[in-house]
Amino acid sequence: MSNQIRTRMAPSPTGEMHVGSMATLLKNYAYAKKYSGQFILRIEDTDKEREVPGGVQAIQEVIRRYGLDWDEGPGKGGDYGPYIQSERLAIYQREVQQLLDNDKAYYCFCSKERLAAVKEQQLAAKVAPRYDGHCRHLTQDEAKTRVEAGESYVIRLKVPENQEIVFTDLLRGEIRFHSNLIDDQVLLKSDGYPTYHLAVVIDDHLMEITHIMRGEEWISSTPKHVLLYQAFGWEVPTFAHIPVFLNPDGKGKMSKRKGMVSAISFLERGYLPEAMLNFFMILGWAKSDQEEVMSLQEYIREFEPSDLSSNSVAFDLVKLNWLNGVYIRKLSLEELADRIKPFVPAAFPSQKLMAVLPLIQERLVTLADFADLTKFFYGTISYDATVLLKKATPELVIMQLQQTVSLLQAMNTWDTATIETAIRQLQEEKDWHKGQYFMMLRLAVTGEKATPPLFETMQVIGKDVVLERLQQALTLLQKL
RNA sequence: GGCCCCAUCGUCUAGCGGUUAGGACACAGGGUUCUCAUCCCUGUAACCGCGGUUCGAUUCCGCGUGGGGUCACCA
Repeated sequence: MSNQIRTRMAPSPTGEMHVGSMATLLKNYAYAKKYSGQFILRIEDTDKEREVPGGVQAIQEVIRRYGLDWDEGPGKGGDYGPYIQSERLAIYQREVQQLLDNDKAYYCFCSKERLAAVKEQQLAAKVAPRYDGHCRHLTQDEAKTRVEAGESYVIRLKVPENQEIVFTDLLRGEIRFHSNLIDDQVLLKSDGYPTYHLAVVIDDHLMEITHIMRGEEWISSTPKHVLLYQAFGWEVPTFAHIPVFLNPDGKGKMSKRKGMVSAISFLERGYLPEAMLNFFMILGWAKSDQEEVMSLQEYIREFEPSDLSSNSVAFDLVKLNWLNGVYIRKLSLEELADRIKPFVPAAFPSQKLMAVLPLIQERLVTLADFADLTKFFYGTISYDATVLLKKATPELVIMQLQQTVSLLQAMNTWDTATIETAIRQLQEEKDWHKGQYFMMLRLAVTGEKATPPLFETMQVIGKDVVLERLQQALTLLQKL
């Protein structure tokens, strides 16, 4: 149990899980799996103001819907629980007392108003805004008296002066910060809850996390965490800060303002979870043979955090679309039918589903394209009759339609091969222009100029409806 | 603005001192074909700049420039 790789993902239930979080989660998951370690899910719900109802459940659900899972965490248990921070308050209180006793932290009684005023002054003086250390030198006794008198307080980290803080990042090597630039971070809030910085260090240590893979946006808080590990006298784990996703245009961190960023929303828009995961894999990392389409198993086998690229990457939706198409085409008809169910309109005649699917499978970019690609298989169609006259006179088209109607009416069997043979024969006999005739039929039968192959489509639509629509075309033309 | 990170085709990357700088997506052209899509072939396209180090820099170092992150009793 001691030399095992243990990774974790620690989301907050403050809203929908971001795709960036899911991508980070995948890396933590894969790394633990690769070395037969454990991947832990921990809920960081220390901000009770921002917490959304159902948030904890939603996190678990979206992870599962992406086909991933955790070894320890909510609903699973484990030897290091509880895995929800709000249930660990006593632990933080206990540990922070250690810091206080060892003069590594101090009580701070400054009001929010005073803090705001200080910050304002600093900004005006063009100085980096940070806590001015007002309460830093209060004696233990003094602090105790004020606490006992019921004064509101927070506990701050006593950041050492003139010290260089160095830590190693798996992707970037050594990163150094100077302690004089680091704020005396609040560790325990006035409501008794820990801040992220306190809780994350205590929990990662107590849960024996060996590798912390998290977003790059955490680099600047890492020195605070290192200071905390040192203050506690704990071993510092290995860090790997994963580059953030940029907007598809490559400008700025991917944000809600520029489109949907929640992990669940991509599934709801018809992206396959395996395509999403594959996309996360190849953003910022490449397999040794450069192959981009790969399974989770292959990824787990090959992934190595130190091979991750250290620059931010654009969330290229065009490439995602390509990958999603690749995965849709890989699906068996049965699987596709199952997956596409939520996207099938209520009006769609379900008995036709299995016949329609092979005709649209290679045309689907997302599962949500189903409705658009299949609307002419049922219901009524409408189009401008003049499109039927492309490259032909009204007389010719009317004749073509009439003869096609007679031909089809006389058919005893209605299968693709029979329809195709008969229509091709007619076209050749009459020496009609192939492109013109077939396109005209396609429009008359579907109302669309881009459809699956004509004969298969006619077969699925059914003889009665096809004849009806050819008649409708004739009627329209005669009215012109 | 301070601090930190980053820098190869439009995008994601391979490269780890000597290469015709490779691949994928996208794009363009062609083939297959009843349209679209799929599939196949071909092509356009990159080492941010300037100094060093070196016999030799895309590769190592410095500076500049550009991009990104972060500066809460939020995570």
